[in-house]
Amino acid sequence: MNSKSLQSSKEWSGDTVNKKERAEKEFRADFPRAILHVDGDAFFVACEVACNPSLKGKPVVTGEERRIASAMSYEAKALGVGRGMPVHEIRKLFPEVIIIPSHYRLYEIFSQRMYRILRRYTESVEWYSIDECFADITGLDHELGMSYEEIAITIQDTLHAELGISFSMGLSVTKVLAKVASKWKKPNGRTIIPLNSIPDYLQKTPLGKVWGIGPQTTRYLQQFGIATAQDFVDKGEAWLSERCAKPVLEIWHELCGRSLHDVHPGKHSKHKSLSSTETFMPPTSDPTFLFSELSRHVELVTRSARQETLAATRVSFFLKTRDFRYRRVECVMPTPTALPHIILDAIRKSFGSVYDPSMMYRATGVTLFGLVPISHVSQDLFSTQTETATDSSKKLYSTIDEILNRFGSKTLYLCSSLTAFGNRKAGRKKERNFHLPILGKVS
DNA sequence: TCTGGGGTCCTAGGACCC
DNA sequence: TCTGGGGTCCTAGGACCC
Repeated sequence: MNSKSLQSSKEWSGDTVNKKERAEKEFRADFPRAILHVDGDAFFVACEVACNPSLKGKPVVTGEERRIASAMSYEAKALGVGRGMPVHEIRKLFPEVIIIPSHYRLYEIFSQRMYRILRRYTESVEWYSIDECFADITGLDHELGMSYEEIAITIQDTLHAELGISFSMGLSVTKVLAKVASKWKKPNGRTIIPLNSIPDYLQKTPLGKVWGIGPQTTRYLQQFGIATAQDFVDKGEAWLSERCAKPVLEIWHELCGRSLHDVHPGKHSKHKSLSSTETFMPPTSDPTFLFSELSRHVELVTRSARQETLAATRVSFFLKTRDFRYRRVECVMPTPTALPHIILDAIRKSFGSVYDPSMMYRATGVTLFGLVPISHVSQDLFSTQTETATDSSKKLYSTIDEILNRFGSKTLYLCSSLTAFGNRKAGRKKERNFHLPILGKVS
């Protein structure tokens, strides 16, 4: 008999401790912390199906507008459709698959509702992505008079009932283990990993499936015979700290059941950067076209910034060569801005320093960073004029934003974006087909 | 797998300073 | 002549995630 069961039998012999209370106590000892991970099942497609039940049970893929699969239903997955698979390939291999464009605004609405439901149970909900979150429910069992499992079931059922889409749940003692748990059984699964069951799961988890361990680290550690998450744990801290960086070591602690990563509640924190990039075919060295692409990215990304009431203090842009090399330049803005023509002026000045006419380019992109809330942007305090050029630009762009919101993002664009937004020369860019309900197929 | 797009965090190493 | 030592700030790029 080990010391733990000895202690239990002592308790059992006492009159004051009944069986139920003791069971509860032992259960909590297995949950020094109780962290829930909630993960939407084929979320984008599930939202589409919830709005259009005729899609239910069918192989459905979203991402038509990007020409690659962004999400697929389990029926499509079963056929062999994978993430990132080109749409033309799916059409060729699986003609029965229904391919639809993504509707991010719709997914955003479902996401907000999902977070609202979670917050009914605890304020300690961390935004992780549009369809994934963490919740720290430590102690909630006591408060609600339910076991942790009962709480997980209740939340899962509520999400399903109110949103019409299913979620998989993982409950464990750390965030990394909660992620392992939620992936264990999908869709609509629920997996609970208390402290003493960790090895059972880690033995069956390939290291590369652990959150934060990517292909590089997996390949590196495989050399040492590490195949499963349990092999990784068994190597010990000293061995790993000599060979791996801090993030990997933190994962090790989390897999051991020691929680290092807190659940950070509150709203989804503001963006640290915003970017827009796109690859085009075939590669080109045409500076007019390249600048036009950059101009379009600036328009898109500044619009996102304005929607989030953010302004950039720094901007970077890149040209990506045919052989996947980046030429990147950073521009520091004199004052934080979300106005495209100001950023475009800065890019125009640096364009020559990255552009090499002898190179062929395949992609461009623009990133805004050093973002600050727009309300903090100084209002031209030292200006003597009552209305500055910046003020009138702001008015202009708030009007433009209204038009774009009402009539669609392709209604208006800067003249410098014309080549990119408007009449693309044939062959410059793959032509897109639009399926419009009334007009049918439109090129 | 002939490699899409939007993010975050970490780290090595250079620049600069005393 | 083997070129002090240490701190901070910044950037490019790697790795990872959905």
